[in-house]
Amino acid sequence: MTRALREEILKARIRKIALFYRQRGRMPSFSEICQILGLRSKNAVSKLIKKLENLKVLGRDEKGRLIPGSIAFSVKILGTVEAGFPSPAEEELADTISLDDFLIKNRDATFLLKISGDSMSEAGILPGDMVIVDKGQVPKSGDIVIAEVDGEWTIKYLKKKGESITLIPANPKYKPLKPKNELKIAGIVTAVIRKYR
Amino acid sequence: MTRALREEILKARIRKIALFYRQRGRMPSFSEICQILGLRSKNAVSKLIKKLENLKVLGRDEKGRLIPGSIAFSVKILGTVEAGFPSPAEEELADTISLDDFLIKNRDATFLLKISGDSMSEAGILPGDMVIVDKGQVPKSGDIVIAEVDGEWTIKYLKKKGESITLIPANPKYKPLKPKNELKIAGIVTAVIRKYR
DNA sequence: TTGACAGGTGAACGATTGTTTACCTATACT
DNA sequence: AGTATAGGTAAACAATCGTTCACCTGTCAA
Repeated sequence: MTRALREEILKARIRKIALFYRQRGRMPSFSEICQILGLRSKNAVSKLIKKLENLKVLGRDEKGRLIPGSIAFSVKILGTVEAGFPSPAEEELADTISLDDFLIKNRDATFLLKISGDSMSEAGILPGDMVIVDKGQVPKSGDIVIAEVDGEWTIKYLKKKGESITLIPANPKYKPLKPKNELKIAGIVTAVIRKYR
Repeated sequence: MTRALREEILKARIRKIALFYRQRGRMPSFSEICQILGLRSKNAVSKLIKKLENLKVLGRDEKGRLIPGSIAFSVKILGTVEAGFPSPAEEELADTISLDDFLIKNRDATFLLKISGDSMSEAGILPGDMVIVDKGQVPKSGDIVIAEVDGEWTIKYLKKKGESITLIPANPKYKPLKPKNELKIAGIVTAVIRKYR
């Protein structure tokens, strides 16, 4: 009874700290946490922080300064559609993730590209979709790549067979491309994003 | 000549500060910036920061503390595929965005859901894709929604016609659903994410 | 040639940081 | 009944924070 209540209070506090971090882009100081939570002593915060460290809700620098843990990760991950839709009560803070961290490995070598044209529509990449392109990875056979063939940039499946390389569109309306002169691969497509609203 | 050089140095510094922020989840202190950039005086940093504030690269709290500006946004946005692939030289810091901010409006009412089943495959939503669901918005006709019809959770197009509501799958293999008893709409699908690697 | 200025050094400043110690008060558990 | 223990107050602490002042040094334009 009281057990559950205490947990609820703790969660509410984590939410408030997380809100601060999301709004300001930085962790609050100890005295700021005092204000936020309505506490009067920084020692109370100190004890709270130790608990949250163990929970990996937040962490510390090498310099001992507060850094966000699971707080920074924002989107709750739930189950699959057919598996049944979880109720709000089942939601837990642990199963959250940042889309940035989820989709992007190497930030400096990654960018977004908007797709026009339907050459990959059979693969679920529609005109208007955004693709995340990583130019820091070595393309393998079967990857979807952004490539320049004979002076034109396209998005296609890459197929390697020994030394020969073929670019295959997912839409049968178009023909596979065998580059004659030059083939530059700008990067491989690591994810697709489509926004509805 | 020197002009371009100075700009290059400035950009390199911004990159270093941004790197710190991304790695640690917080802005560096003035003395830490000294270390990072190889400066000896905090005053040099102070002047630098003022410049970066004007450039909106970073900003300040109400309490005067550093907060990230365009630094936090991480993914470069480039043009469309057919429009030609921009060269690295054209990349600019201004045209970057955070995927989180791009895809999520209301964090607390948003979550991720993994799709199993091919009922929406014709709409480019394949099995294994993740959808971003917002349960805080009012569904309109034409939206893709996560709904519970007669005890089962599904993802379908929503079609309103006067009072009657129909749920239409994108795959013609399945039939449109007219809910008999109850219809609960968990939320509308605001985006689709597919990860390849 | 001169002056203005951008960029940097070095040191001092009060304010704020997180830590620590001592003490208080309920609740939970033998 | 007695006693840990979790959670909080209050105050003192050195360390670090960001600001500011005086001063130095090249570069560019008049």
